[in-house]
Amino acid sequence: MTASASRARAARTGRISRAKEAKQAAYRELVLEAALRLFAEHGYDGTKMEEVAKQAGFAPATLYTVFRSKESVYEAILEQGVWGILDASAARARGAATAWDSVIESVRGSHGYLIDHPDFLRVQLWETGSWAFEESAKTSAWARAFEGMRSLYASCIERGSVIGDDPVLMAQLTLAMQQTQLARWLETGAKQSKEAQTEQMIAMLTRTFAVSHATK
Amino acid sequence: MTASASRARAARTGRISRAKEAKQAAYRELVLEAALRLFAEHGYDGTKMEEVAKQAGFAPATLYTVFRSKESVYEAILEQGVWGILDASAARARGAATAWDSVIESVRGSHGYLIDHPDFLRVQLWETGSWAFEESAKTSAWARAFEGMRSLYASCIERGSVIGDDPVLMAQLTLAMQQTQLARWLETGAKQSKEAQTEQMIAMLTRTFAVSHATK
Amino acid sequence: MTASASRARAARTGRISRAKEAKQAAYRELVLEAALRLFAEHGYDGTKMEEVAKQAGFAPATLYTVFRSKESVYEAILEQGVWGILDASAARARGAATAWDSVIESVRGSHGYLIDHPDFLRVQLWETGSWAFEESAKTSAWARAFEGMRSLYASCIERGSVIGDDPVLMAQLTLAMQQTQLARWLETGAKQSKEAQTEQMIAMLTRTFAVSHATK
Amino acid sequence: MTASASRARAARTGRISRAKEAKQAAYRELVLEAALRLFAEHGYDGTKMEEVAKQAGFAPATLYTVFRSKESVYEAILEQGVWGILDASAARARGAATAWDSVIESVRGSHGYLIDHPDFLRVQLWETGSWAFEESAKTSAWARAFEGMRSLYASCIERGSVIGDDPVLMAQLTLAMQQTQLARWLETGAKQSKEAQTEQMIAMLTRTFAVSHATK
DNA sequence: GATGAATGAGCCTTCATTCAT
DNA sequence: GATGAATGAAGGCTCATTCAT
Repeated sequence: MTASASRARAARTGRISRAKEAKQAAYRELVLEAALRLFAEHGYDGTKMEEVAKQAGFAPATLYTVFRSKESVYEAILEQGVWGILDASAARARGAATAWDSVIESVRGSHGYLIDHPDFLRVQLWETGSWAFEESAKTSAWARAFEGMRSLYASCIERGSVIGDDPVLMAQLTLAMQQTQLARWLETGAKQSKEAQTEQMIAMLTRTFAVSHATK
Repeated sequence: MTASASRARAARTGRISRAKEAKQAAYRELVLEAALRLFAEHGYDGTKMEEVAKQAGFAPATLYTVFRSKESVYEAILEQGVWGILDASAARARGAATAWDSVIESVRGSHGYLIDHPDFLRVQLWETGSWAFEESAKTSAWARAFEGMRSLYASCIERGSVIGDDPVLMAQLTLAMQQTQLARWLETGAKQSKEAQTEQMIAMLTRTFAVSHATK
Repeated sequence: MTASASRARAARTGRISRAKEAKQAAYRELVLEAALRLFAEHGYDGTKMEEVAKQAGFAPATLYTVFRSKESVYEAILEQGVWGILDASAARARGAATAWDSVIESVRGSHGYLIDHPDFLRVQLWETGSWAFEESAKTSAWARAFEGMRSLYASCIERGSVIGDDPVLMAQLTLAMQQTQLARWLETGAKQSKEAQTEQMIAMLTRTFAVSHATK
Repeated sequence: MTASASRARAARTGRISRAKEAKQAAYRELVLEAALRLFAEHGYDGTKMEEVAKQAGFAPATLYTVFRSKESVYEAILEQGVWGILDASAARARGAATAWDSVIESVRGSHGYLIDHPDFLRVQLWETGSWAFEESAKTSAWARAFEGMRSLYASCIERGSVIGDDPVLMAQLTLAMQQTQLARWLETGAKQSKEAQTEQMIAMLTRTFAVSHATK
């Protein structure tokens, strides 16, 4: 085989491979969309793979060419949501002056994300129990979300701007409070405005954790 | 048959009946114990009746002589825990001077109960998702627990002693914060003392909801 | 051991044994009564041994001291009914002048028995299917009932007083027609008198099988 | 997409759909065949779905892709047989001059069908008991078969061409006599010819019910 | 001897997952 | 590569039958 032929084939393979990956990604997206909706509505055990496939527009077997298992679909959904939250948080927190401001802005970001993605919120609500105990694949995605919040709170603790000394707990509480408030928001028909929701959350969080409400 | 013989038999029957009931109760207890452990560890769908039976020391069929179905076992566990919480809360809240004090004391009570029954806490953690959406039989037992908290908060709102205007949300948030803090407590090895745990919770709750921390 | 002691013991044993047998018989009777009612109402598979025991006034285990199995209870019921029919038939047929008259009188007898024992009739109705094929214990009792009828019809055939040449079939048809007519009788509220019922049956049977209706 | 492509796809889809339906129908057929055999031999309760699946050449789950439940398989069998009988009866009865002739021809038709489908006959024999009492789903298919016979006999009664006044009873008797005769026919090895069988049945029926055997 | 509590074997049905096409 | 038909492995629950009392 000549070098040029080899190169050509590599390119072709590369192209094919890239096309393939693009398709796979598109498929994954369709599956995740359907699965998010269904997991939100019926929970993990209440969701059937056949239904996921159908709603995604595939045959079950096709679904299994892009996802290894039911759990891996679920994991991917968690992953996706977590990244969404992290991105939204990071975007807002970028210009924050203090550590506490970073927390506030992060929560603003994540709150906004969850309001915009109520199905993901609902999936989270089914999941709450797994937070602390289960080491299953289902929950591994959460580690990263916590880590961001945790390190932010750790800074706050260092600077003495918050009450409390366990950054992990504070991060978990923050998420729990967010989820609860948003769950209630859904429950009451999602009528309150996104901004009002968010500011109410921030106010509560400030009362709960910030050292002084008057001064930063 | 003489009167005395009749009386003797009645007494015997009474004793037998009481003995039978006692045994049934003991069996229920054994089943609930095993089921609580397993539901705590694996959740509702992840728990197998055969395993519950085995861990309770029975054959599957025996279990079905004291419980009608898997769901009824689960309901009984929820019921038991809810009553435990309500009792503990009521006991502490009895002498409370103000509505807000009642909230505080109720939380002291329920916090204590959950610390003493970590498996029930874990069951609750699996269940969280159902709060907002499902009105299934599984969660019906929760209605009572919420109602107590809710009406307490409603009183607080009337009296202007708390920030916020949705007693349902406040009750939910209180539960969520409790569960989260206790989950973290379990996660870190349950080392902190019961009292320290509880007072930390109370302090946080006060910051989050009470109108003024200096004055009542 | 002396001869007299031996004799005494034998007598005692005999007495005990007879008493025991009497009790056993009484127990059997109670069980059969309950079982007949239940088998009549729910059929074989739909009847639960626990229910039979309860309605008989025993514990399940006691029932199993007088009957080996569910099937043996069922068999006994069939046996009992079959003997009842045979006795009633034989009593009537005793003075019959001709073979055909014997048939008629037999049917009069069995018809009367079935009318007087509608539960046994209903058990038979559940059973019809087993007539021809199953060699299970459940059906063995029927052999005798058929045999009586069969031999009667065989005589009729010999004497040329009936149409047809298969005495077994004629016996089976006779039973089937009886059961059907009586089932309808039950279905319509058992209002028609026993005599009218019986005579209607006899008339039909005569039309169906007898060579000449005018002469014997 | 061009019009021709669209058309082509529609055609293909149509073909595929038809192929799928054909396969489903074929599967149903295989299941019914196996189930008929097993129900005939062991009755409803004595037949295991796993065995039905195995004898049909499927895994249990496959069977449940074509039938909803055990009962629905049974119902389908009854339905199938009842329709077979009705068709066969109707085909023969079409040109009948009188009501009684219609009865005769109907019986000729159903007799022929049952002779050709002895397993269905045996299923019927298990079912007999349900005639009189149960209005369960299992027996609902029978209503149609009875109704045909009943209305035929009602006409005969109106016209005074039969002895008796209860068309329901007459229909039931007719079925019982048919089943009995055919059961005997099976019992004796199914040796007699179909025609002889049928004519013997007709002759008997005529003797049993027709007003005058000489004149119509 | 009578009991009734206890059981194990089994049945119907479901669903995540995988070949044959 | 996509399919969807096919499946095996469970899982909840029942009931005829039997020991321990």
